[in-house]
Amino acid sequence: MTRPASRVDLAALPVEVAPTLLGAHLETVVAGERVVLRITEVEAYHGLGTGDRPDPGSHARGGPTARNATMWGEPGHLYVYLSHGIHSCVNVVCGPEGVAGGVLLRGGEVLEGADVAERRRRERGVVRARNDLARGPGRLGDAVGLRHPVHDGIDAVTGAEHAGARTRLLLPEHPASAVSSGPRVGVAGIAGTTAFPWRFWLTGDPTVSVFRWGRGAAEAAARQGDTPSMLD
DNA sequence: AGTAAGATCCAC
DNA sequence: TGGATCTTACTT
Repeated sequence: MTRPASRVDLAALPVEVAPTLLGAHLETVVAGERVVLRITEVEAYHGLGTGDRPDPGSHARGGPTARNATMWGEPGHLYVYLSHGIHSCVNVVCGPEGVAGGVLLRGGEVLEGADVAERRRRERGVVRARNDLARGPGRLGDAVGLRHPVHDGIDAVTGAEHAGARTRLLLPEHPASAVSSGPRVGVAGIAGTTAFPWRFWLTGDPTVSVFRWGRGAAEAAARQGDTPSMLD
């Protein structure tokens, strides 16, 4: 059971909102093709002046820029950015307007439109097991059909049409009961260690991506005494 | 103007 | 472990 997300639901700090998105549904209609994704893995990102500590792993760490403008806007819009020149990754913008924040969608289960999601994946990469269709932020972006830069800023609260697409975020009636947390994936330095345990996932879910250290993060983790058991 | 580093994925 | 592929942000 789900209910439509409101701005108020998403106006809190990203690190607080992130676990509440586990089990939520993201419905996308792109070029008339509908996909419903059940979200199983997310990461919180803050920004300059967000919360009680700066987030050195965030695109908004240095303040507003043309790229991260969506992160500073109204909660409930989607920040879609290009990763490594190849992948379009999707965040739900969180926190009040004027404060940067987002929750990166890293993994999910395709509930409806699996044929559409599979075709999109085949056009851009390799189709593997059904559980891998939206496993990892790049594949998830492919599966739901949202692309950088055209879909950046689309509103998932009102579902308003934007560049030929509509999106809607539906929250679970009850928060997920079995949630795990740990360091964010692929984030450089201290920001990718347990100093920022801002990755959340549904414990044991098969659509959750595999953990990898970011550049210099393993060394930073060792310096502060992180152990392998902290990674899941 | 030049360059290095990506919130990744895939093949070797 | 390295290549693809291109944008952004930072340096000269």
